[in-house]
Amino acid sequence: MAISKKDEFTSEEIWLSDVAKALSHPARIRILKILNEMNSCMVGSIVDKLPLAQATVSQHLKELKKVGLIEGEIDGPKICYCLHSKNLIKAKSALDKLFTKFGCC
Amino acid sequence: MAISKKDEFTSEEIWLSDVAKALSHPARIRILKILNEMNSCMVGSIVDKLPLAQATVSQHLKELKKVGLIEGEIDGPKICYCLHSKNLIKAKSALDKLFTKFGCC
DNA sequence: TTATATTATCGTTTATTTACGATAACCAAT
DNA sequence: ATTGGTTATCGTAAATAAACGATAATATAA
Repeated sequence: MAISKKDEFTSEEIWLSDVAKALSHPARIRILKILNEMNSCMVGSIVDKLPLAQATVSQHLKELKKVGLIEGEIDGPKICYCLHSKNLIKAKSALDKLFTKFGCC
Repeated sequence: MAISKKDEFTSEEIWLSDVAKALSHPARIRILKILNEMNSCMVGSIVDKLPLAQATVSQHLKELKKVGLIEGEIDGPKICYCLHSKNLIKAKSALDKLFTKFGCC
C-alpha cells in the first residue's frame, strides 16, 4: 500500500480503527456470536459452525485475539476461546463515544 | 484472497462488517470527526486537515459514502460532504445490538 | 469560450487480507 | 516412546486496500 501513514493519527484513532478492522469480516462477527452462545469454545466446534477451513478460522481467531476481543486459554490438548469482557466493554465505550460525538447519536 | 466466502453469512453480518471496514482506517475516523466539527465540509478543507494527498482523501471519502456514513451534495464547483445522520444512527444501533448480545455490555 | 478552481478517476506500486493444504507443534493418553 | 486428537504456523495464490501523481471531468467566473 505504499508507505503507511497510520502513525500520523492519534493512538485512540488507531486503536479504534484496529477494533473496527477486527470486526470488518462477517466470519469474525459470527465467531464472536458463537463464542457468546457456546459454553464449550474449542476451535473445532467453531470450525464446524463456519464454512471455512480450520487454518482460515485459526487466522481469524488470531486477529480477534490480537486486538483483545477474545482470549484463549489452554485446556489440555485443546484451546478454549472466550470473549474478553473487559476489552469488549472498552471497545463498546470507544465506539459509543465516537458516535455520541456526532449530534445525531 | 482466493475466492471470497462472504456470501455464506447473513446480510446483517455482511452489512455490519462493511460498516466496520469503513471505520477500519484512522483517516476515515478522523474524516468523520472533521465533518462533525466543521460547518464547511468541502473536500479541500478536509485535505488540508489530513496528512494525505487529495487523491487518497477522495478515495477514503468514496468508501465512507459507499456504506452511507456520509453523503455529498454538489455546491457549485465544490462538493459538500456531510455526515449521514440516519445511517449513522442505524450503524450505531447495529453495533449496540451486537455488543449487547454479549453479556458483558 | 476560455480560463480557474475543485474533485473524481485512472494507472501504478506496494502492502495487506483472505483462503487453503500441508506440515509442524503440542498435549494426553496408551 | 508412540500414537491420536487438536491447533498453530508455513507457504502460496489471488484479491483487495492504501497511497500517490497525473489526468479527466465538472462547474463557475471572466
